[in-house]
Amino acid sequence: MNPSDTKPLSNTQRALQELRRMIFTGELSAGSDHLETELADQLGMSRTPVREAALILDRQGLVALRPRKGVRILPVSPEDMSEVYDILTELESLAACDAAHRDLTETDLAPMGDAIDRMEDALAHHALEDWALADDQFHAELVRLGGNRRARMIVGMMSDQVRRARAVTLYMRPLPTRSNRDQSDVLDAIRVGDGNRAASIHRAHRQNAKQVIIDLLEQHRLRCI
Amino acid sequence: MNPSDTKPLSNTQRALQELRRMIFTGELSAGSDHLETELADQLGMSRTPVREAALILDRQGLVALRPRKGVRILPVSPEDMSEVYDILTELESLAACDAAHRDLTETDLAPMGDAIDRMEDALAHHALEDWALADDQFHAELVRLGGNRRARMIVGMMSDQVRRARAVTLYMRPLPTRSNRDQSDVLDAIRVGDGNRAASIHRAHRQNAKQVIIDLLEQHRLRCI
DNA sequence: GGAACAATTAATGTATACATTAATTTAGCC
DNA sequence: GGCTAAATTAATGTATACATTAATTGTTCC
Repeated sequence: MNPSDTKPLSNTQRALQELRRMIFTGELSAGSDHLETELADQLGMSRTPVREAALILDRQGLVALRPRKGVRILPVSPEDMSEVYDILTELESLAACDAAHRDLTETDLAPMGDAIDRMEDALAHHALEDWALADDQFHAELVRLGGNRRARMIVGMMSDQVRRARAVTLYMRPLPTRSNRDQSDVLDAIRVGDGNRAASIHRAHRQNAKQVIIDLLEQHRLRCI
Repeated sequence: MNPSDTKPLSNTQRALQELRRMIFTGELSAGSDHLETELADQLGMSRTPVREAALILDRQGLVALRPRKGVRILPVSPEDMSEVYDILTELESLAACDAAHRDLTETDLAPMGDAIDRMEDALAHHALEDWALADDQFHAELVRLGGNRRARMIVGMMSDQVRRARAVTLYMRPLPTRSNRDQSDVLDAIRVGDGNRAASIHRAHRQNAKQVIIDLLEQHRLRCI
């Protein structure tokens, strides 16, 4: 009845959330195997919802269900990250272009502006985790403004993998100041309706980010997490 | 032991295949609702594998699992088709570009050449279903040659929806002769390693195909199937 | 007669039980 | 002693049973 009285979400959804979280935090480390029964115990539910969640994560490419071996938390190699970034580059650039052509109001654009402000704020205070969260918000807003719901879903899936790689590399790389300028420019281009410019700036931005993270992963022989 | 002795695939996989087929053929028509129990009976298995398959199809956007209403076979509106084609355009163009840069051998390229031959053959005989199958082969080959496994999976998902729209419109539109020339040109560009040309021809091809199919769907007020 | 509330129904969401099968270990034979 | 084969184990894949809950129908009261 009261507004905070959120409807209790299903165990399958909880399992999905929890497993994702455990993968991102490294609580379930890359390359490790886990029996469905064990995970069910840890999450305090039966195998059924855990298995349903695992099936979805399998399709998403975060884990592999291997008969008799359990669910394996897949490592993310530099090659994997390359695939993920290439897809993000294409679909987010499309979104940037679409967003520019949609005659969005300032109200529509406000959350993206907010994300950029938060990124600058975080950078000024060297608060990298905050920066990462704001960066996520920016990318989420971009595909939301693009208006292609399927692209948004796909980008969401791919972003999960970026999040894992970023968790490892966040403190290894130079401050992402260039990143902020790029994203500010993308917002400007969207605001004035210049789709080609928005797309091409964003494309260059993602291609640059891809190179940075892949170099880091390769230098350190890292596979997430 | 003998080569035809294919390992019996799981019921979940069978359910996936069957449900997909039933959706494409219209045996399960767009907008219709179906109880998990009924589907399980029809497929001769229990609810569990049917439900697992339905969860996957739900994620893919082919059906919606609605509590107490059953699984709804989602109609595909012109807007949906627009989303799907935009994603295919981006990811397949990326694949065309990547394929051109990979120094593929003629052996690698043979299946794509074969697909083009089969399309021309089918066109000459006005065998539209054969043409559609060969067209599918061409697109499957394209993303295979691109080498991005995630992109291949996503394109596969999106192609399922195109297949539904095509089933409705196949006999309504002019013979796709232009299509064949485009695809031949894409193969040539890949062969000579001209990534930009391969991508831009394919992009134009998909954008054109999108307009054709969307116009047809709108003219006839169609929602698949 | 209509509206509200209660009881019943029916479908999912979840737990559990069972069957199947790959892996491992042990026993027997060479 | 080592290798092969059988038996056991253990984990998934699947079926089924059960609990939960939304919808529907019937009943009662105004």
